[in-house]
Amino acid sequence: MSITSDLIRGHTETIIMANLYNKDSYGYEINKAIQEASDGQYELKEATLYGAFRRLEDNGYIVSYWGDQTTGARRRYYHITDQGKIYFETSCKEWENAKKLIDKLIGIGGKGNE
Amino acid sequence: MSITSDLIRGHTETIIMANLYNKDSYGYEINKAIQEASDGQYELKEATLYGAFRRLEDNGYIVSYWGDQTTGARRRYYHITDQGKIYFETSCKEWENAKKLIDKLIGIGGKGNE
DNA sequence: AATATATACCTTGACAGGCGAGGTATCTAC
DNA sequence: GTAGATACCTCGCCTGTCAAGGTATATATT
Repeated sequence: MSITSDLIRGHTETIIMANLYNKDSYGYEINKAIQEASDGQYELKEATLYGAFRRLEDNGYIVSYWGDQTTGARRRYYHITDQGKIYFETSCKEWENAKKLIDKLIGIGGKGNE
Repeated sequence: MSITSDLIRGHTETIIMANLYNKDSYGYEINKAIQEASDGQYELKEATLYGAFRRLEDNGYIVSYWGDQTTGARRRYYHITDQGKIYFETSCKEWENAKKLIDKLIGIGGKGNE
């Protein structure tokens, strides 16, 4: 875990939504996917993850249902709504914008541009 | 103000440090510089700004002194320390790393890469 | 039979950063 | 005399994160 969560804060929901865009998934699986994609650099803490699900569902961006596992632990699956897709796409644009802005603001007086 | 502060959270200190890297400055001036650089998209709230100064000074990354204005409102100037320069440079590297990671995580299942 | 590990979910309480709202003081322009 | 710009500061709330705790099922080990 080498990324401080303050740098990811604000992207948690977007990252989750990315995992739900093309297929339904569940908490444990999403978190594993994030860990793998980041080569172990980052993982969501469970309390953070489930808190985010709660917010996303309250806002109508996802809906949930119980999987019909006949064996193993039960899974709560999440499905992205149309509103959720729009929210994700908007978030992506905001990220592109924020990225440029932060780059610029950090470059303001940075090393070697006196 | 079109950038939500959650996307900037975690970068506040780095942005301030960028403004202090090459010259001493003071709160009001730094905030104006940020507003201009972002074309009005972003500004630090005063409570946020002064809170960050406090943390940075407590951690030894900056030192402060009163300017000797003979006219106008008094200014508290901040000066970056050697430790502060290292902190800034480290933060920049972390940002480069986080940027790549977030790009990857948001791209996981995003639109059109089934 | 007991223990450990992996899967899978959930909640509570504390903490830290950001911010709204309030305050003080100086100077300029109308 | 009062409005606006400059310039600083603080209190208390809100929100997202996290450590720590809990529940339950299945498999592998001892």
